[in-house]
Amino acid sequence: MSKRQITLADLARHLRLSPATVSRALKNYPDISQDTKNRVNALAKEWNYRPNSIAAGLRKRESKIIGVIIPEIVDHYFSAIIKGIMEVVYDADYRVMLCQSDEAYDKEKVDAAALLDSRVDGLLVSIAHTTYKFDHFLDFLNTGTPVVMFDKVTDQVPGCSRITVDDRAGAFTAVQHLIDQGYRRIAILTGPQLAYTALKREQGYKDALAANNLTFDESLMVRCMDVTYSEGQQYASHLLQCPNPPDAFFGITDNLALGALTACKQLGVKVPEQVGVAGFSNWLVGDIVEPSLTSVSQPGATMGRLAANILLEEIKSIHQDITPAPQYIELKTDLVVRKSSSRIS
Amino acid sequence: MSKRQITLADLARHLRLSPATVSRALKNYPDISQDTKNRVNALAKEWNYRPNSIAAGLRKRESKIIGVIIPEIVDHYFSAIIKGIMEVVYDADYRVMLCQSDEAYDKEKVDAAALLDSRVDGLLVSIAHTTYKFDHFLDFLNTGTPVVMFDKVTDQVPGCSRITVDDRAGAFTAVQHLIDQGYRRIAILTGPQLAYTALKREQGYKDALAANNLTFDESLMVRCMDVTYSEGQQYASHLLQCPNPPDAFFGITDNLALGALTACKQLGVKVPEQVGVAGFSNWLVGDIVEPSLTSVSQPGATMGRLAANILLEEIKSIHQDITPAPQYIELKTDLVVRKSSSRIS
DNA sequence: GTGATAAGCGAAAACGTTTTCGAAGCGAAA
DNA sequence: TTTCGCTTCGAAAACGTTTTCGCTTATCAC
Repeated sequence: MSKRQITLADLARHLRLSPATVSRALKNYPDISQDTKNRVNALAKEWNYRPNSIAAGLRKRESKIIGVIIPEIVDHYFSAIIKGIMEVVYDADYRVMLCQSDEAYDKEKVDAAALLDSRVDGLLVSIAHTTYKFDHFLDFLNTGTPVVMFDKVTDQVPGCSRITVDDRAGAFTAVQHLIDQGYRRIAILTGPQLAYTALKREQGYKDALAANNLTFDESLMVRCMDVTYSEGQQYASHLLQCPNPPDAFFGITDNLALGALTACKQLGVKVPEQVGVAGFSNWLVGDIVEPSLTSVSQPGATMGRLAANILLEEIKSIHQDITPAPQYIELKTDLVVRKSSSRIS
Repeated sequence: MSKRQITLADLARHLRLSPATVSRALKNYPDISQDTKNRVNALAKEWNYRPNSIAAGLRKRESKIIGVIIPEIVDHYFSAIIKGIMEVVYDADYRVMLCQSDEAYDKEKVDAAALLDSRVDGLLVSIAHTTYKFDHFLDFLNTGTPVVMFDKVTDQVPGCSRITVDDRAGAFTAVQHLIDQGYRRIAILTGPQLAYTALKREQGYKDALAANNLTFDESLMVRCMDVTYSEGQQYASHLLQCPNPPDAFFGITDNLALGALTACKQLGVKVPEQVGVAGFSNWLVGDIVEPSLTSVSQPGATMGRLAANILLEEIKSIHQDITPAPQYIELKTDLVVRKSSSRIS
């Protein structure tokens, strides 16, 4: 049933030309007569010739594919990044091969190997938070395949560009905003210690406290292992019922902040009057929930576009046999102030 | 800089074997001695040999890639579907090449062509709502590449499997539920007329009314062109301030239903006491919002897994030179009842 | 000693391009 | 006439696998 596709040789035979000439005619090479080009193009169109990019890829030693590995696809932020990536990558006539690590090191490793075997021309990756070794990325660089990391990055892979969001500054402004609104005992709902972004947001939190001469209270910092909505709810609820409860919550994720928000509502604590809440990510949800959630917005699509552009640049460099200098870029965040933290009008 | 990867020939040379033998040893063919296999595997591991799947693909005339085209990736439902697809596809040792049509026919067409040129072994597609011609899918079938459509499908492509959600039944049960809860003037916030799913959900709405001897009131049906949250809010707000306002809203999308929910809150209308609200999709948000939103849940990941499994089956069939019989599957939805419609305890 | 069988391996073609090198033809300059 | 240069094209080698076919050699039955 699988009828063979038309090949260059088929066209060549029928036109009494060589495959080489047909190839060059289709690619509009200068040393083919216009007449021949016309004949070739006409027949190619009539027979609906489609070039086999696998064969071309083998010969040219490039696949025109870039690999993308992300921890989780069902996520507003990551899918926005992917969208950004696809925008620029497709304009440059590359395709995207997508993998999802599920935050698991092992999966990430086999995905990377599979992409390498597919001879992708470059890799865009946001690393899983369980990843502790990075050899699988070195394999790319060793074979001249550039790697650009975005969002969840590491400095353990020398020579590889990184593009992140300034998590520390984002957290800082959010907490500073809470302080400006008069909140003083600000709790932080954070994530597992090995998550890079979690640590940076914690740092922003601590820096903001220090900048305002507030002492860091260990008991106001709780680590949520899965960073889920219900975790946020439980821990916030617990904190609120302690003897010396916090008067604000900073969730390093909107999930956690939203959990804190409902915990407040369930306990009859008024937001923002008694307790303020701020999150991180600026989901669509933040605008819908009541009271609406103050949150740090991260530029997902922008990050995706930027990462893709850098990768394409690096691919181009390598084609010209020059090793690209790695770029380290930090994107600014925006604090979107909404009701959950607006005590002062 | 781009150091060449190790090839079969490299291994063969060093082991004084032929590439053929090395290939067979690595693939564990029976007519290679165990001793040779051991030597080959040892060297392959030592030299970190990685098979070039482009070359293999060319020779075997298969890419081990399946193409996926969706209208929009930044969407909870679609990204869940993709996740489901990737689960089964990667277990079967295929990769996923992802495209996004942006709901545009032209983009869909070039994406399809690009995937065909990449010689994907199969195509999974959810068609854009502006697509009115389907020749670009016929190109796949004509070359023996199976196509499976999911969610947004068409019957204009003969021989291609379809897997959808029973939108009509889903809407029916949601509206029936509202009626059971005592609501009588049920408004529907629906989408553009050319959206297939919108029409089917409208039908479910009408059927439910008819089944309960309620007359369909044209004025209670509003078409939202972009199906956004704010559209839902505006139209619901407008309806509520009409002389004979509805006592319930059925949004064919959670976005619209959530908009209706806030419209009610803004106007001081009590939900669910005075007005009931139900949506469609069962986002995570529905559980967080206050009151929580009753919604029809669509099995995104299940649909993805199913579509992928069917496609893989069809690929297998074609390998055995038998044309697979197209399958038409409709998945059931689940009504998740929450507070926004629970008037009767 | 002959023939059959099987185990283990290699030669070479094939997959469909692209690219290097050069050749043929032709007109023009010398 | 030779030489040079230009245009236009072809032969053939790559790219790295897989697969077909067949060749050894050894073993075994007769």
